[in-house]
Amino acid sequence: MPELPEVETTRRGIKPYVVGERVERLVVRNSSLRWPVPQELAQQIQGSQVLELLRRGKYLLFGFSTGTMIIHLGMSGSLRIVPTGQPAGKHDHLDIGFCNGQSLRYTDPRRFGAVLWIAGDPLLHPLLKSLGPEPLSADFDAVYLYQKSRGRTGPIKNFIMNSQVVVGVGNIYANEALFKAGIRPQRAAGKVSLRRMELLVEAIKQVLAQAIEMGGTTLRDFVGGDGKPGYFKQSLCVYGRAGQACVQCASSLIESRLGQRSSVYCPRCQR
DNA sequence: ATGCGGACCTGTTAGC
DNA sequence: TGCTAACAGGTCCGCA
Repeated sequence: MPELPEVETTRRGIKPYVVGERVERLVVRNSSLRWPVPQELAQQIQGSQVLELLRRGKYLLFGFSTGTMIIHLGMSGSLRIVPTGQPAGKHDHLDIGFCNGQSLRYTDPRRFGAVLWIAGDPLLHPLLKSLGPEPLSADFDAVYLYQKSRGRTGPIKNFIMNSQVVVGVGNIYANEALFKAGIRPQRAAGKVSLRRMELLVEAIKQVLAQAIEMGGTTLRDFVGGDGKPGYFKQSLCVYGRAGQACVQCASSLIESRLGQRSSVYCPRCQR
């Protein structure tokens, strides 16, 4: 589920139920996520109030007065508000129970996600400190991307999916943005012109912003209960459409693999 | 420094 | 219908 728009949608969805609430009890049913859930997390957050809920890349930052709980949803993670005491399913690995009788429940079948704790500035955490700019911020522009890419021989798709270059561009939106920009995924990053980087930056911003907007429409469902998103499906131009007709020129879309991820592109519109 | 492949783990789907 | 293999929204790590 979680690309950046999903994470942002999650943040907006749970924020009203979380910020200002005091943690009564942390329940960890399965600590073995990507990294073990820190032993000290319970004592750090129990009795404390969530002061803010921020996002950096795909990391959610729960600010307490003594530090920050960092949550990453990995490939299959999700967060929901449930009544405290609601029976836990197989993959409901942890609950943060608030004094108001509601709990924030972390679910993650594949357990690629993470729940971490850092005292002090979360942006100094090893996982966060060398992240690239936020894609929707003014820091992320064509000149930056162009300069950063000079000398890079790897595919442009891998380049924009590299979180040290820019955060939050996952496989789906990398494919979509490259299509909108008319750039072939396997083209060497260092060989993309400034002019085309402008198109690419605009495409990334547009595609992410639009997805967040559409995610917003599912907010109510999401917090309310089952929350299976499907919002982006209808507006995808290339992802998941290999062999089908290009929406612009009707050529048959081609699928290839870069790294171990599937890439879909139009052989005519993307060069 | 950069780039690549492997690893983590489970559920769903495609194919025989 | 049932079994097996391939694949899935992420990203860290070790090695060349």
